[in-house]
Amino acid sequence: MRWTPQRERALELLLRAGGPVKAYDLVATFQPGGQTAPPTVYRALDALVELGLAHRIASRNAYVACHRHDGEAHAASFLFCDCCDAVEEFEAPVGEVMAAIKARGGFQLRAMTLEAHGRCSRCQD
Amino acid sequence: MRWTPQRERALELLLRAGGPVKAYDLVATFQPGGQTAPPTVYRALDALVELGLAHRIASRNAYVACHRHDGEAHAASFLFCDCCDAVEEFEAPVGEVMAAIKARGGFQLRAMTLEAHGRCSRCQD
DNA sequence: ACAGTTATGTTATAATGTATCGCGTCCGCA
DNA sequence: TGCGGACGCGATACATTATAACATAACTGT
Repeated sequence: MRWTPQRERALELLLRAGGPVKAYDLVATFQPGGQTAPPTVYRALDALVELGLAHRIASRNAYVACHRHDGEAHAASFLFCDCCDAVEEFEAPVGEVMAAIKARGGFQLRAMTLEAHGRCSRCQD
Repeated sequence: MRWTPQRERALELLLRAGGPVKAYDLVATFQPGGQTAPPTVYRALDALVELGLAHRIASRNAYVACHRHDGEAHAASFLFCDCCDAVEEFEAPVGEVMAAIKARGGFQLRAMTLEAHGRCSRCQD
């Protein structure tokens, strides 16, 4: 797995956004002057996810830079407000869950995503 | 929220499948003799999810009937094999996680989905 | 009956994601 | 240093997934 300008560019855009970004937003902004084909962006994003530098937020069709830099496998956990579309990352205590998966045997865990949906404090009217 | 033939039909198909089903598979099989427009199916599925009778598996663009019939809010948890595409539902111990969300305050939890990716026992070669 | 809400049908289109093929580039190795 | 294989990128076309918008129908409470 190599480190390339495309991947650096994708990561740069994710970091600058500071939150979830849709693939086609990246497609639009990837090249300052022109158009980039979707496969280019998707490949870069897939690589970042593979490298552990970003997460895919499946329920939003979006990507976000990973805020942890220790390279350790961890659960990406998010709180979604179904009302105002806010997304907040948080550190979920998934020790029990990991233990349960290990205990059931036969499954080699690679990555875990936790998505909690509800209402943020501002939307509880 | 009413109980309607469309929603019953959708749930019936999900239950019969016994596993994740894609929306457009339902579109194809919804009406035995003819064609159903996508919005009809998506609306029925959205309603089932809203009613807690089904879950959406975001990372697979699929839906699955909820196997719990107590109507209690719970975490839908799945193990995905990235190699052979098998999906297994399991009961994740998310007590700690729920507690952590409650402890941080200001977020009213409605539903939680946990997706674990890795390799199933058959694919560890 | 009436008014308001909820559900459905229909058409078209938007948004998201991939297959494929060809070419270039990098890397290890003899 | 030349070769071979793996990896990465560009480009085109296409497949898949999901929704907007609008009109009509059905249910619900009063």
